[in-house]
Amino acid sequence: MKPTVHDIAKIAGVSLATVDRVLNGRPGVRSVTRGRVEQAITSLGYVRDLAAANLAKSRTYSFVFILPANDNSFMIGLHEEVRGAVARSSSERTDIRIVDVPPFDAGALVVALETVLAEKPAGVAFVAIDAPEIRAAAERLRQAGIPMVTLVSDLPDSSRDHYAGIDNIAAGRTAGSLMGRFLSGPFLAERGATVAVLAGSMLVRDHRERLEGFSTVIDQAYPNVHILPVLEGRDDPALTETMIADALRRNADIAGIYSLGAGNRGLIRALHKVRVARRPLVIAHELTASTRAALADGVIDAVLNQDAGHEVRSAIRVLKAKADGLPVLAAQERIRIDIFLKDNLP
Amino acid sequence: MKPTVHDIAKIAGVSLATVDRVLNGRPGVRSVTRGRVEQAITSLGYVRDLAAANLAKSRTYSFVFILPANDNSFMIGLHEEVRGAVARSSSERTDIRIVDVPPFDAGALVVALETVLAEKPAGVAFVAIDAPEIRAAAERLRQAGIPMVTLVSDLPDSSRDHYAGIDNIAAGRTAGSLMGRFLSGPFLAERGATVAVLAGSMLVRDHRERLEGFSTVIDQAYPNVHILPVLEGRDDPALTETMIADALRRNADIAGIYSLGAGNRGLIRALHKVRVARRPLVIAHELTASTRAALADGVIDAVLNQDAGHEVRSAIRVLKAKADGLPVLAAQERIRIDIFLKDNLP
DNA sequence: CAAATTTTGATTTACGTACCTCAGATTTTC
DNA sequence: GAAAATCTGAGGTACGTAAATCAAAATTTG
Repeated sequence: MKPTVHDIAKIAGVSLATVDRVLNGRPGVRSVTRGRVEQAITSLGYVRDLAAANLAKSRTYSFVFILPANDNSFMIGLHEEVRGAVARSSSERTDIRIVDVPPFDAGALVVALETVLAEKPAGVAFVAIDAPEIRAAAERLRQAGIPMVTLVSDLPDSSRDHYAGIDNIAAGRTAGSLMGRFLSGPFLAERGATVAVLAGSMLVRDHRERLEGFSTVIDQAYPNVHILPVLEGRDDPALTETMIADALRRNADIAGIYSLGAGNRGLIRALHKVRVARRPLVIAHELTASTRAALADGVIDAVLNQDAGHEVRSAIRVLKAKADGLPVLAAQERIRIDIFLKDNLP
Repeated sequence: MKPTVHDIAKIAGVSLATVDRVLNGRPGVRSVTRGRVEQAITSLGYVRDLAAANLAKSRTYSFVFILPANDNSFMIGLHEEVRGAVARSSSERTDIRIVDVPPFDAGALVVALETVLAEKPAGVAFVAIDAPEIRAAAERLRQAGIPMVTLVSDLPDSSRDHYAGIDNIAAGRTAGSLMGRFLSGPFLAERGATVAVLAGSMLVRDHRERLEGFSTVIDQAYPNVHILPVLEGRDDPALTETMIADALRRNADIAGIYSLGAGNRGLIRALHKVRVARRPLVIAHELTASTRAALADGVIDAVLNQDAGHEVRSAIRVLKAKADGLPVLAAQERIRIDIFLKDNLP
C-alpha cells in the first residue's frame, strides 16, 4: 500500500496538522520536529497523491497562450489546436485563455506579457520574438514565479523554462542534406546546380536558423551547389508568387528551391505555371492542405513538418509539471522534425 | 462551476443514491425516474470527475504487457520503456506487469494470453503474431471485456481495440522512395541499378508489409531499379554478416541495400569491410546505438525509426481510455515514422 | 514570574465520487 | 386487501489531501 500522510504522522509521532505544515512549507514548526517529519517522509518513500491534492484544493491550472494573429495555415492550425485544448479543459483541470497579438511585433508582445503577469496565471506559453525587451519581460515573469514555455519559436538564454518546438538548425541541415542528395544526379552531375531559398523574414529567429543549417550542410557536403541570395516573401502568398516567378525567369538554371517559411500557397501557384519537365526540386516547411496537395501532385518533393498539436499538448504537460514542481520526461517532450514524402503522408 | 452529482439530484428532484444508481447502471430505479435523472444529466452537461471517482474507488489500472524476449536492440529498448512506465506506476495509478514470451512463437503467445485472461486485468498490450490462433485468443479476451492494444506489430481484422505502432506499408514505401531518389544519379543513370533487401523473416507481418511497400514504389516509380531476392537473416548478427558479405561478393553491382528488419549489427560489420568508394547506399530500420553510429559515419544513409517510448506511452493512454470508455485522441496516438539522416539525429 | 508569543495537537470540514445500509414508500402479485 | 417485491430517500463512510479552528503546551520576553 502506498504510504499516506496518516502514516507519516504515525511514524513521526506528530499530528496530521504538523505533517501538513511541513509538506506545504507552512510556518509554525520547530526545526527538530520538521526534521523528524522529513525523516519519516523519506524513510516511507512518501509521494503526495496529486489527484487527491488537486481535488482537495479544487484546483484548476490557469494557463495563458499568447499567439500571433498570423493568417498563414500553420498559425491558424496552431490556434485550432489550442482551442482544442480549451475544449478539453474541463476534464484536464485546465483553464486556458488565448491572447492574440499582432505578428512580428515585439512591443505588442511585451504588453501582452505584462498584462498576463498582472493576473498571475499558473503558466504562460508564447511564440517568442528574439529581442532584448522580450527577454526582460520574461525575466519579470520568472521573478514572479510564473512558469513559461516558448512555443514554435524559442528565446534562448532567457528565463523560459522550456521550449516546445523543433530544432530549427537541425531542420535546416536536414533540408540541406535532402536537397543535396536529391539533386545529385539528374541536375548536379559535375557542372553544379543553383538553389534558391525563400524565407518569410530574416528577422525571425527560426528562419535565420533554418537558413544557417541549410547553408552549412550545402557548403560542407555539396560544394558545387550554389545558393542564391535569400528571397524574403514576408509569408505573403501574392508577393511570394511574383518573387518566385521572377527568380525562375531570371535564373533559368534554378534546380532547387528551399522554402523555409510559411505561406507556401504563392510558391505553389508559381510552380504550377512552370513546365513539368523544367520544375525545380522543392523542399518546403509545414504540412498544410496546400503543401499536402502539392506533395501528392509531385510539385513539392519533401515537406518538413512540426506537429502543432504535439507542441500544444507538450506545452500544457510541461506547464503543469512546472507548476507542480515535477520533472518533465525529456524524451516525451522532444518535438520531432517530421519528414514527409508523398509516400508517408498520414 | 462544473455541475456535480449534487446538482443532478437537486434538478431531478431525487436523492444522491438514485443519481448514483443511474450513473453507475445499478438496478433499482424505475424507468420514469431514470429518465428524469438522465434528462438532468444531459441538461446540465454533467461529466463525471474521473480523478475524484478513481480516488473514491482507490482504483489502479492493472495492465499486462506481453513482450517477446528478443535480444535485438529494438526489443531491448522496448522492454526498457515498459520498465520505465512501471517505475512511474505509482504516480499514474497504473500497475503494469511484464510477461516475457519466446519470440516468433504463436503457441507461447496464446498460452500467455490465456493466462492473462484468467487474471482479468484492466487491459493488455502485446506484440502480435499474425496467426489465426492469436486472433481466436484475442476474441476470447474481447468477450471477457478486456481492452487490448497491439504493440509494434499489428493484428488486423481482429478484436483488438487499437494498434500502437507504425504503418509498415508506408514505411516500406518511404524507404523505396528514398532509395529511388538517392540512387538516381551517382549509380542509376540510364543503365539501372541493383538493390538487395535484408529481412528478419518473411513470416513476420511487419517485414512482409515493409517489403510490399518498398517493392510497390520501386516497381512503379523506379522501373530500372532491380530488386534481388530477399535475404532472410533471422535478425541474427552473425548470419546477417555472412549473408551480406556473400551477396556483395556475388553481385559486384549492388548499389543499395534496404534492411527492413532488426539486428543491423551484422550488416554494419559487413559494410565496414567494403572499400569506401564501393559502399552501397543503405537504408535501415530502428535507431539504435549501432545504427546511430553507422549513420554518423556515413555507412548507413538513412534510418527509419519508430519511437518505442512513444509507443509504450500511447498504449497506456489508450488502454486507460478504453478501460474508462473514453474516446482516444487519434492525432495524438498516431505513431509516426521518423526519418533520420545524419543531420537530424536527436 | 507573569504575560506574550510561538509551536503543536486534535478535530473538523471540504473536494467529488463510490458504495453501503436501512427504513419508508410505492407498486405488483395473489 | 394483505403480503411480497420493488423502488426510493436519507444518511453515512471512504478515498488522500488541504486548510481552517481552537485549545493546550512549550518557549521567549519584559
